[in-house]
Amino acid sequence: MRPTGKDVARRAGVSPKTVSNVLTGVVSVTPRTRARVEQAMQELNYVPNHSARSLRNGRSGLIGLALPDLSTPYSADLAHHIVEAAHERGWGVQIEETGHDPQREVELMSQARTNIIDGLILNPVVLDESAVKVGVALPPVVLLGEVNQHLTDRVWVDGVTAASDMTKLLAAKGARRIAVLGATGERRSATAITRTEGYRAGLAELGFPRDTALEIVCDDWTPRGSAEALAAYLDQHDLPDAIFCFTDSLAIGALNALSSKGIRVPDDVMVAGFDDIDDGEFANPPLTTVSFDRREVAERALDMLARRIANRDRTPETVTVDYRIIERASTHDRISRKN
Amino acid sequence: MRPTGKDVARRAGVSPKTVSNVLTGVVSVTPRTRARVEQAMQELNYVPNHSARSLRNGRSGLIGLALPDLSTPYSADLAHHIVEAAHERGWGVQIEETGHDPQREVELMSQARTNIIDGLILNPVVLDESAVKVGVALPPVVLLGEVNQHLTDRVWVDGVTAASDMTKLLAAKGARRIAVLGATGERRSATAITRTEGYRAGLAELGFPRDTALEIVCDDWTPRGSAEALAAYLDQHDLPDAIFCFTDSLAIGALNALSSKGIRVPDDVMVAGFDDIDDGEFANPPLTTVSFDRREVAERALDMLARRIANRDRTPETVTVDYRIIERASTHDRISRKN
DNA sequence: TTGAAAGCGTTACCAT
DNA sequence: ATGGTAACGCTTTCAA
Repeated sequence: MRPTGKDVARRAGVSPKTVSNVLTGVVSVTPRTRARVEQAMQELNYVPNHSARSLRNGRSGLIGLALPDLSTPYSADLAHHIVEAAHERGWGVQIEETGHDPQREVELMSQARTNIIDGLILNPVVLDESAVKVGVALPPVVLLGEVNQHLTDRVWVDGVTAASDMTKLLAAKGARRIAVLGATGERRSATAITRTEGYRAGLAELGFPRDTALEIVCDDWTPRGSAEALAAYLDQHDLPDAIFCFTDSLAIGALNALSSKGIRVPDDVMVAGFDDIDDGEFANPPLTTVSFDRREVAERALDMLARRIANRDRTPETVTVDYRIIERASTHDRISRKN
Repeated sequence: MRPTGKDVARRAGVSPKTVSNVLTGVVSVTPRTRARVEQAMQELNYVPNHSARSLRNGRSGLIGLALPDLSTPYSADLAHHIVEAAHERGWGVQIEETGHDPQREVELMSQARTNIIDGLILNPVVLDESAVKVGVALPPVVLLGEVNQHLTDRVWVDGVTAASDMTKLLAAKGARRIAVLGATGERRSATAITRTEGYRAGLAELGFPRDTALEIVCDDWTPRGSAEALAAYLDQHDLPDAIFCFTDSLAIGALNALSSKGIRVPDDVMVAGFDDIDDGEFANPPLTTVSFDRREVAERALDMLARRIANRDRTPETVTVDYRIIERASTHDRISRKN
């Protein structure tokens, strides 16, 4: 049987409350008493019971992190930073996967699992304003990503402007027929919608015609899904001048499909991504992409969550994290490649 | 204030115990009573308090998953399957990162955080027999991967034989000078040691001389670390006929370094990986690799953990998960590429 | 089948 | 500065 605070108290010749005082450190304790208690803890190899503690003070020290799919390199890197940053703040992280299931998102938001976690960081796929409203009494939540709502705290990168910037960059590199890969079909992905919007805005600024045939639908945001979608597309359509993929994972799949068909990047077509994951930087050719600091996203999200937990009546805030476009070989024009 | 079981009981006109009976379902309850209680729960939007429940029955319904680095695609995919499989069994998963820190591994093993989690799945980097012995009273633990010990349950793939097989495959493809990339320097990685051992055994079987200059050290198992290590190596050494990278992430970095130097794969040098991650399948060229079913690893690990939690005195078991080598373009010889 | 009461291990309040 | 007591919300004896 594991020793309890009572056992420690008995051994140290004090009351259980004193043991608690030593542990929490909020009330002062005589150095002598403290020493005796700490020694008793050592001897008994005492570890406080977490459940009892959270029952008593209503805090578990655990936060939830809900992501669509942990196996995506982008999500994995995000999770890595959140786990790391949370650990530094003394928080544990429980991972939940929503598997692109809107129902699961609403479930997590509304109530489920409450009180095992003190708060939730949610990276939704489709969550819209209506879904947020469902949960009348929300647990402390911070939303991550390009979901369009303002009823909760959130951290995001301005995907509209970023997508517009990327579109204009590709045009500046000489592309006229610029396609996007990852447009949403049945899934209604908030991220896809945002980036498509930015792409269209970019085209409008450039005075380029909008051609919906250049918006390649692909709901499965994996290299496999992307390769299949692009291969099928190219069987029916002309090769565009550039393909702006809505994530690096999509871009990796695109590079694969193009290579299979003997199409050279960037000579025959330029390719760009979004997210700046490691495997994109080291792809062949390395990917031009939209980069942002995932560690900062993690820190800001945890800051907000901590404030929200402390005070649930705060006005919801939105934090916008900076991005920048990193140009790599996948979009080099002929002149710069001559160097 | 959140409603408690007592509130539900009052509203339904029953005792708290009856509410509990409805919830746990272990004692039979009159359909009429059950219906009344369930209605009361609905009306009050009742969610049982997790802390109280775990305090009472000594189970949290949470397991820990400790990995070196969640941002590695391999770890991410593993975590994905474990989270998914655990969810199906009604378990939550708390993620811990050991950051390649042996101290943190021992910490997790020995006692820390006990009783917030019912058990631990640990994918160690360096953990050896001695470290396991430290924890006299271990919590229920299942070890993942090629760590060399037999005092706890574990699930692994036979990396020795797999590495040997890969070495022989590369030889069969015509390679004579076969290098490995990812050999351990200061880190003493158990996985690196195992795979190096298999590589050497393969060479011995082939009657090839062992040349330690072909064992390229790289402790940082990321594409970046790999690209740097290989670039530096090639500045000082001749190009081998084949490079067997100890993970696909290393191989992706290797492809990048080779491409930067204008070295063609597989024409000038063959490259192979280990793990079969998506980004390797869609790399350019696609990677030959050692593949195994991560979902099965997850299921087996959870099976064992459940058994261990139920009975802590069982004899430790080892489960070996099958692997197979998948040949892709990164090792195609000239003849097969002619097809 | 249901109810009453005790207890899981911890911490807060109120004395001393 | 320390101790006693009660309470967090649930489940498990034991009785009815």
